[in-house]
Amino acid sequence: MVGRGFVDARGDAGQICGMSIAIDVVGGKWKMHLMWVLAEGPVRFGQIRRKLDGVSEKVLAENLRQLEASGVVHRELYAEVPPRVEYSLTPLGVELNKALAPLEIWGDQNRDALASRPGISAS
Amino acid sequence: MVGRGFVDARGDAGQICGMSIAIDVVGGKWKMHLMWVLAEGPVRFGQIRRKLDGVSEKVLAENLRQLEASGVVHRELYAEVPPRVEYSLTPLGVELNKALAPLEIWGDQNRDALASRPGISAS
DNA sequence: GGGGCTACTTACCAAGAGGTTCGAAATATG
DNA sequence: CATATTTCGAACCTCTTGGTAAGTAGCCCC
Repeated sequence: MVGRGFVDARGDAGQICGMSIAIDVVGGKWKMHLMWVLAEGPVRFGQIRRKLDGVSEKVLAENLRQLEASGVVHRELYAEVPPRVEYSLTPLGVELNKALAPLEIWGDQNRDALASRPGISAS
Repeated sequence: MVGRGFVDARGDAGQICGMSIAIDVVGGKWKMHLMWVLAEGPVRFGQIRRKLDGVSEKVLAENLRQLEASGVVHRELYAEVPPRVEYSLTPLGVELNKALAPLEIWGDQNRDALASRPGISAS
């Protein structure tokens, strides 16, 4: 997990930065994108996998479980055959998504300025 | 870097998610905190290191260079002995920080709800 | 009976992010 | 002369993250 180990990062007030917590939740390669896909409503595992071209099933399942454990994603298992699982955002997840939006907008607006920079995949 | 490899993550519109770009810039263990520290004004290397208790000098220098390469941080070297280097935010960096704020607030507001969750360091 | 469907799980592997240690470079101080 | 200061660069190691490939579990269809 990306945000792990931020334990000692404190601001001037002496309390742990809220950012650390956010990164603990959505840090990693796919979690933010996952939140974005989930925002559209209940989605099935296979649907997500097709939307996020490039994720391996292992990592997708892992990340979904972690988001569920963090309380931002709800997992609903239907005991059918073949099995069906639907993922959706919890109220907390919806709030998180709202907080994520400005970052999305910033990246979008400065896409051109950043595209030429090294290490940025804005092709 | 955390956000690397988001190349194939596209939304319904078919364009690359602005989030990918943002993560390319501030992904990683320390970059977001770095931005937070830099927000207070020009800071010297040693000052940052003392604020972010736990960073190794190598990683701090690395991250600062990467933020500089991304255009969100300005690095001013004074040719003195011993050398003095001051870091500050560029206008782009200031904008990024604004976009980062809601995430910080979200983490802060839901600190208690998230503290009990596994893998979250909100002690 | 073989193959497909879904949503995983397990084992293994590679890449890279981060940490540790050492040293450079020039000057001031004891 | 030895030491301290400050900001790193280089070498080396470790641990985590993510990717690959295979297998699992029932039921359906041909």
